[in-house]
Amino acid sequence: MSRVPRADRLPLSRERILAAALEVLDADGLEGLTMRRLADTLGVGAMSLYRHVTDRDDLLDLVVEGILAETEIPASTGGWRTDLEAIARAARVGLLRHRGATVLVTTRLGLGRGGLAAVERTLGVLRAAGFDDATAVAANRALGNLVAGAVLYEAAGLGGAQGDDRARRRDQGRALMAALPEDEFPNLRAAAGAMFAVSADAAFDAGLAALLDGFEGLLARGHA
Amino acid sequence: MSRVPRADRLPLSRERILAAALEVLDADGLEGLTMRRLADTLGVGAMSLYRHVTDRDDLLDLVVEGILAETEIPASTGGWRTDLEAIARAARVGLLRHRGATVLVTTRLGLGRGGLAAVERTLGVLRAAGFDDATAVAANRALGNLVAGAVLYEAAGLGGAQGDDRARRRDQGRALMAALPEDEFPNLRAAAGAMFAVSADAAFDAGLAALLDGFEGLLARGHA
DNA sequence: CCGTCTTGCGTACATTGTACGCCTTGCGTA
DNA sequence: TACGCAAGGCGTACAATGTACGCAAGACGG
Repeated sequence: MSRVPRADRLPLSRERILAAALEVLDADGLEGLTMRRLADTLGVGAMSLYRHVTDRDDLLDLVVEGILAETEIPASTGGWRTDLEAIARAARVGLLRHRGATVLVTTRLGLGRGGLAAVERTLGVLRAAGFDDATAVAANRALGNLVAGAVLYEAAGLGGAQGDDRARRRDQGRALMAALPEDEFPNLRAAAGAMFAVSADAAFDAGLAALLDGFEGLLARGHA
Repeated sequence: MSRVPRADRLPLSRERILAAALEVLDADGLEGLTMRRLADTLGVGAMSLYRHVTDRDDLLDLVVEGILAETEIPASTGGWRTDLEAIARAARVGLLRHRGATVLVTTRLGLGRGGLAAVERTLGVLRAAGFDDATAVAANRALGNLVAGAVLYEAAGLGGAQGDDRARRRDQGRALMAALPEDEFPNLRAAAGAMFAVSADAAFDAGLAALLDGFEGLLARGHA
């Protein structure tokens, strides 16, 4: 059944591949995650990977599942609102741990166990709070979409691609902002300061709070 | 100065390239949009494209800008809330017109004029409604993130890749749902019906309404 | 000791983006 | 009218990538 590998080198496995993939991903971004590069990182031939992974696509699924597994959902604290806040924040932080993969995660959600666990928790909190199924589903989706959008935006905004682009894009953004015609984009110009001043955390929390306020109102008015 | 092309074939241009790119994109998805395929569609050699586009990346930027230009933002109707609703809905619908490009658009936002116009409008509505700059920025971001998340989710959910996958993924989703262990995912199981029953439009509108409710409360309480 | 199963791998190929340089075309100018 | 030239289309070529195929080496059961 279970073969024992040569003693001088521990055998390949999906786990080891996943770990190396995350490493490469964080270092070189999604485009840098090639089969050969990954194999090199593992000190292994490129084709060896295919014994444990059917496809590059399969590899990416593995990465997504790994990231989701890595982001743990906090336990309940009692209140539905604080629970949802905690879940959403944890999800955002967790997904931002591997910025190169945000596109993957937001694109391939809903397939494996990892995503389902978060949905299960969220639905559980909502239904326990008294939301009916339809509203709970909508609220869950809205929360997920908000997190997905935020994560994507933040990952891209700081330099979607690789390290160096980061500073470049930010400067580019500022310059572009300053170069906008005042008469055509007055509000952008006026709010530009606030735009760069607001921290990503604060902006996310504000949006999240507003959304939860909204659902709280629904519940209070019995429309849920 | 301006050369006249041969009469039998109108010359290449960014506009024509854009149109063809959208066509290919809608037909074959993002992965199907290769330089050669695009050139073929235009009845032209692959390298000819590079006279008008520096990169594939540049081409994708062109596509994004084209899609944004295509999605027109509705004019003001008077109320800030209905305005924001209209803008968000229009954005969602507009971006969903080319499902293969949702990843692009949500990833490359904030670069060109197209995205900025929507932000300008949104900020204008918010600031005119009495929101301070910081809150307006946060609200704009939340709205954008919600739209981005929804668009991505819907595009991926109906078959992120190409036509055939659509039915496959949906069936896969249902099957996966039914196969979930009852004791581990009770809420998912219970809400599964509602999950597939709720239309994407309704779900989006519900989330949007809740978010706007939240900001309305902020404004009413003077916290904006 | 021998088949056999597992797993790593070398080679090879199709597909992609794109650098380079040629060639045609039609204009402006002399 | 003739010339030269710039713009724009294109053929060839190459590097990088995903991956099919089949071989080889080791470990295990008999």
